[in-house]
Amino acid sequence: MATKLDRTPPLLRAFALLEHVVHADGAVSLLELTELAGLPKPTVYRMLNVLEDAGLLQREPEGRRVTAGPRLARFALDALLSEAVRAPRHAILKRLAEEVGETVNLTMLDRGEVVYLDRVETAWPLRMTLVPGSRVPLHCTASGKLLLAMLSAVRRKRVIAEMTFERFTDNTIIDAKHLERELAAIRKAGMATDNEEYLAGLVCVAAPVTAAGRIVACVAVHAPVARMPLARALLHLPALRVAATALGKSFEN
Amino acid sequence: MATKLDRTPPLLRAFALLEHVVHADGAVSLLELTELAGLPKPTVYRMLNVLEDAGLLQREPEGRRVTAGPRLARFALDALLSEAVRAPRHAILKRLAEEVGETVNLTMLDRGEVVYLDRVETAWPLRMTLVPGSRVPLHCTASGKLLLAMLSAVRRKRVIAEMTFERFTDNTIIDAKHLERELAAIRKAGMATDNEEYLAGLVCVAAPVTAAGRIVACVAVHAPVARMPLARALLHLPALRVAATALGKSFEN
DNA sequence: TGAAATATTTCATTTTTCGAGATATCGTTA
DNA sequence: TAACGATATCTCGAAAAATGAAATATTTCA
Repeated sequence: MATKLDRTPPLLRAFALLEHVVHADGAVSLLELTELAGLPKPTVYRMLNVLEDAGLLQREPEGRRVTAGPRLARFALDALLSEAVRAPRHAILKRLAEEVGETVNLTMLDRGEVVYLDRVETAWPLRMTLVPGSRVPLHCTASGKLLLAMLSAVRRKRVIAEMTFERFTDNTIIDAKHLERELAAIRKAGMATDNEEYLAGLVCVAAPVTAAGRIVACVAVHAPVARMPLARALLHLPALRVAATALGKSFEN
Repeated sequence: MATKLDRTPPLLRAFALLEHVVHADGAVSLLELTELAGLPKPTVYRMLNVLEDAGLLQREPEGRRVTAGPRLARFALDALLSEAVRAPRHAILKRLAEEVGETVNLTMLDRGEVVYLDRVETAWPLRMTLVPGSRVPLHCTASGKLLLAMLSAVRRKRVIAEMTFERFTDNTIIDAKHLERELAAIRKAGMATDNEEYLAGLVCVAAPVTAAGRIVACVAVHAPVARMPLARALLHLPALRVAATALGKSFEN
């Protein structure tokens, strides 16, 4: 968890510092934070003062180390409560993961990339190892191709025009023409696969999530090809579709 | 709580935006945020993108509105579990534990499970399988059933629809119909019990913690049935309620 | 008392933000 | 399908803020 803040956008540096403080569970000294953050002492020093003035951090009685402040506590409570709204969605994924016995995830299209909304891993049920905000390319993932296929022709053209077809494996689709053909097939099938196109040895099957008549997201299962060859993965399609329907409902209202 | 960010140090603006997002009920649009924050549109726009790239915020699939993201959820839990944030509540719990002479704990709902924020044991040193942060199911615990009972009908239905009723003991409730009946009774009573439904030989009584008019958490006492039969456990309800009130206030401040 | 560790201040430089206005896009209605 | 209003996104020069090396002050502890 030694996230250096060097490369963090300045806007987020203050927040990242807070993350370090709460993650440390207990009081932290300026020097420790300096090290954790990988920033020069005066920089951290100034930030701490600002955060303290704002009530986000508190100094320990002895004055040296800092801990979470009242405003931070309040914020955390609000955040957790607001997150609870999403519990049903997560539960749907969890049940799907149990049923198919493999990792499942929920994705959407955002600014020309696939972004992970949520994910449930079966191997490690209680910990979400989803790298926060992780994004994957469109052209080499089941979700990406499916989301792309379901766009209107106009938008699809626009997105494809902006794409760079980076090659990840031997199976990666690396030109627009080939991709268009694939997308047509996907539209016809109403689902998409990733046959080791992004990571060698990993296959994936994705089904569309519809809300209010539009494809808004995508639910997918993936696994090592050794454990789940594509043919077997396809058998999970019915379960995926059931979950997709439930998820779609959860997005309406 | 409509803090204008005009006068906020730039370092904290991003954080203040996050505060607005989690404090709002549900997803927020760019325009709403612009208004809440009192900042020009392009400014908020840029900040949202940075926050989203960082995984702190997420776009809602249907539109362009924004809610808390996975990294923020994780941060919130870390914060609530951090020493300094727990302290004020911990004192209240400790007093309660001394009064009733049994183990007490404070829980919240997170991702469709009960998560322990804190616990105080009187009889035995902290030899716990249930440290703060650990999770237990909803359908077989006093806290879980209480938190579930207090959800809005819509959300409750959704959560229940996706639940898997794992059986832990002979008394575990294992079907939705039965659970619904129990939840109705719980709502009427304003409290819930666990009559050896999770661990054989262990009973529990839970009362709701209300802050700013909503149920935010749950305080409970539990003990071996041999030492404290359910009838006796119920006698602790008044003490639980007093503690619950104090806890609620401590969340508001 | 002195030395080591830690905290704070200074200040010229660099980076980042700022925000008005222009433009693009979306969803809807004629 | 066309056109409209609402909303989102981009552009760019000016202004503000953060930066961090080095110097200085304070605390801690032997």
